[in-house]
Amino acid sequence: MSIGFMSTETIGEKLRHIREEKELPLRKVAALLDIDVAILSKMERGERRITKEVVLKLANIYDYNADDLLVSFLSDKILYEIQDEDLGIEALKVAEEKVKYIKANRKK
Amino acid sequence: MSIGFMSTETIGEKLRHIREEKELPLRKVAALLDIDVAILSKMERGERRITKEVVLKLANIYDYNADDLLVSFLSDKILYEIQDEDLGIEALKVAEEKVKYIKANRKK
DNA sequence: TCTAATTTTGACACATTATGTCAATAGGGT
DNA sequence: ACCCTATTGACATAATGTGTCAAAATTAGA
Repeated sequence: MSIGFMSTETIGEKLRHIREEKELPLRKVAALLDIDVAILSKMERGERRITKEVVLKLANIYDYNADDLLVSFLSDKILYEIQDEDLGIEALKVAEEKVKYIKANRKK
Repeated sequence: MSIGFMSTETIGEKLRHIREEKELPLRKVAALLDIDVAILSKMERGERRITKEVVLKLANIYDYNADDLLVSFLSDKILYEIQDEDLGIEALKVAEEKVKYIKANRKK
């Protein structure tokens, strides 16, 4: 595995990998985001929550596919809700049904 | 639809329907749960968060399938994270992959 | 309608958690 | 040693969640 990242990495790990690929120091990225270096460091290591806004800004800064990052971001949040739950998979499937139902009936 | 509940109802709505079927007043159920009536009322209407513990206790009180309630409870939490997100479905699928990966590698 | 039971609403104090800022510390490379 | 980078922890403050209570609204029954 030289290029590409594991699918099980967190959004934080993913963002760190991308930043390292670009060889950008936290200092510079944090400045572009207008946040403290400490916060960005903690976000990459999962110690602080990442917001959707930061994810989108980083997609711009890194010139990286925004949808890809957003999916990683959202799936992380989902995973957090069902971690260690035996019924996690079942809950995911029910949630998917609900989303589809809502989407199908939204336009009415 | 006379018997059975819609799959898109929230856990709160589901719990209310079950309670109404049993013709139990909030007052009695709240007493069994040892919580304030106001809180239970708000939980059923989605104004206050329901905890896993309350869900399990209610499964006992109502003699209702606990797994069914838990799945409804968890899928609600998942849905909350991806509501209004265009990439919700995609995120759900990625989350499912991650869960399966984690499960498969947990025993090592 | 009147009454009682049930439910809802809102306000409040309190606890818990999240967030931003900063400085000290640690680590790597030259 | 130095410099650059990253991490850690402490702190104050903000935001959010929780329990309690009483008043208001709703419902059901006589």
